[in-house]
Amino acid sequence: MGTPQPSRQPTLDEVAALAGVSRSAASRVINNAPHVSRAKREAVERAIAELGYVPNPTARALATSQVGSVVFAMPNDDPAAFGDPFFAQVVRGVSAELAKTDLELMLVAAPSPHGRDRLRRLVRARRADGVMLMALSGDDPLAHLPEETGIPVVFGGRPLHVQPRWYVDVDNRASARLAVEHLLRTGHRRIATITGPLDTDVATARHHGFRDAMAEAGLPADRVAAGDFTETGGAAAMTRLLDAFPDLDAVFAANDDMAAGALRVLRAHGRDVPGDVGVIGFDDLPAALHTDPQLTTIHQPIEALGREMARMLVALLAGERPCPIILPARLVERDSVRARPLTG
Amino acid sequence: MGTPQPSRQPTLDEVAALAGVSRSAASRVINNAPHVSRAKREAVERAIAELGYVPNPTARALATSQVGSVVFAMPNDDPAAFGDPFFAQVVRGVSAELAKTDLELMLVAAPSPHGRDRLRRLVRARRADGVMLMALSGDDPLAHLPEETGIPVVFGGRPLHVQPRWYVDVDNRASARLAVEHLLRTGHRRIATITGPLDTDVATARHHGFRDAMAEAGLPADRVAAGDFTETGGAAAMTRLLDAFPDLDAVFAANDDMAAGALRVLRAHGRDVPGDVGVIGFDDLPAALHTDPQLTTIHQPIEALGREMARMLVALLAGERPCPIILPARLVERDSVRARPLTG
DNA sequence: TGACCCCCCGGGAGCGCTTCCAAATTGATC
DNA sequence: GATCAATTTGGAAGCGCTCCCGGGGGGTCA
Repeated sequence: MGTPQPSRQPTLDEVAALAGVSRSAASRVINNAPHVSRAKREAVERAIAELGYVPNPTARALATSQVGSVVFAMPNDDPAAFGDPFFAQVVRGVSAELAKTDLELMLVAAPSPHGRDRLRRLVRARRADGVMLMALSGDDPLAHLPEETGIPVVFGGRPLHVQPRWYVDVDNRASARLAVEHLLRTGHRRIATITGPLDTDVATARHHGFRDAMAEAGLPADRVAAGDFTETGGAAAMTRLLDAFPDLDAVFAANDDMAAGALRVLRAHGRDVPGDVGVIGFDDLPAALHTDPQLTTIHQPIEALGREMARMLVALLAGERPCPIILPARLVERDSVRARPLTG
Repeated sequence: MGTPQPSRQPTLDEVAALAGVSRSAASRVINNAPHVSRAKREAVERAIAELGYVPNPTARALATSQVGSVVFAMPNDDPAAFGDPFFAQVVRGVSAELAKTDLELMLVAAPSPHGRDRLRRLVRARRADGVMLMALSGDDPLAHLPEETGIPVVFGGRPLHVQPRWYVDVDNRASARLAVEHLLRTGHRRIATITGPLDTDVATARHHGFRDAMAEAGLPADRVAAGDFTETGGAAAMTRLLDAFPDLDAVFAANDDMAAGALRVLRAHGRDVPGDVGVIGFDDLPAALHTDPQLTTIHQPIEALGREMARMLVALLAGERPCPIILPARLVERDSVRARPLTG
């Protein structure tokens, strides 16, 4: 509260003067550093309260060369990236974790080359102390941001060909395997998969998981169609699968959107889900509840992903050297897979 | 390009030294201020290129007391605010406009009291030069941010009881009227409305538009149920309407989500849309294409809203005194309204 | 009582930039 | 060729903070 400060905020000097101490002492109180007597500390605190003093972050940044904010970059090709519920959840986690610190969060969308330049400029000018970067596809040049700029960068997911020093990821391979194993366990044998774009790590990892499970079961893993993580792409891929492998009895889609597309096409072709064909997705976004039937899928800890990214970055800024984190995912059984009698 | 700067960025002094001019001159070149000879200007530019110099925004901020970034705040109660396609579009517009300047955009979610405090602290500490604030409901204390802090604030939509100095809004009243007039023109007479929460300006304005049109047509405007802008709320309201006014032949829902809810309930009650009942929504979000039948609705220029907010804030920061802006919306005819024969 | 240490304290030098101001230069004019 | 205005120039004072450092002041131990 205090009286409203019409234009000029009080400065540390004014606080010091009012408290009758040196500026250094006042500074120590604010940063609660040691070596200040109880009496002076209290005097300063009183002065701060009376003046309604708020430290000027800019001045502090100049003196410490730490700006006190971090950026979360969304290099999504999808122009609607901001509306993407996946990102929304990640950001929520990031935000929650950062709220515990006094770091400010800057969200920047860097979908276009132009946006990427903007991000790069931002980082070069050190307008942020650190960066969180989401899953880059293929040979995105942004993957080299850490070396280029020397700024701490935490990746969410891994770029395809670069092994970043610091990242948080979901165990896509093992989780995909989990999904396929569920299909196997429930008696499916002629299992197909709809992959994501294979120039991303997520998609290839999930595809590997599919192959792992099939190999272990001694089954062929050649019923494959590539999608692009969209509903439409999933539908198209499903159409091709149905065409090439009319006998399939289950499909593992590398994400929920594609699974939804597959569901649509299966119904259009008169295949009952889960009666004739079992379908399993990946992500467990809210949309998975709105398909008909409700989608059995792999639940990713998306918010936790964001939280861990933020936590890792904070650790990094504090000079620690955290380890990469691989988050587990789990199966969520709903209605698109049902146990079926074993047939040849 | 240039050689990679391992840790320390070059400073203005170094540029000046290399160019053989004073720091003041170098500064003038950078801010392309007048009073620099052609020769020196070029020398400085060469030095900048050679050193790969990037001005330090923090230092500049301290000297000018302008930090060079603005914040867009989303005081949405919906915890999934970030995923909201409406906000996504606004942000896209803001972002596009700001890309023309060298202002940085900070997105802050301020749904909780805690988040609001964070925003307030941010502003008090002058970590931003200006604020864009979206539609506040009821008596949100954030509505007084401008007076409290003296910082330039542009509103998107208007708070209910406060007339802000600077805002961009859609002409909700006139547009709602447009919607209802369309219903009238197509031969509907027993028209009901599902309003939004009436502690918001949007909702009351759209309700007024409904009443305007009905009054003009000499029809009663008493078929009213309040919703909350959600699909579920819309469905509940529709149920109540059907109960109280079984003879209704059309409904104007104050947004698309509620219209979707209404559609669902109407179908469940065996009413054909548009055959028995015409339904019209408001917003024209992407979801309006995914209802069955596709929704006739009012298209809001959402991205333009964001663009204009940003443009206005930029003008404000440049010391201009822009006028509030009211954006027009337009009717989009799809399949949920059909011309019907006039009956008593 | 003197030597030594540990705290507390304030002075002051930055951090990298903008900007005022007075001095120096230029050029045009009589 | 001298005078005056217009332009260009660099010195220096900040912006508000952090943090190093050296100077006391009080305690402890021989």
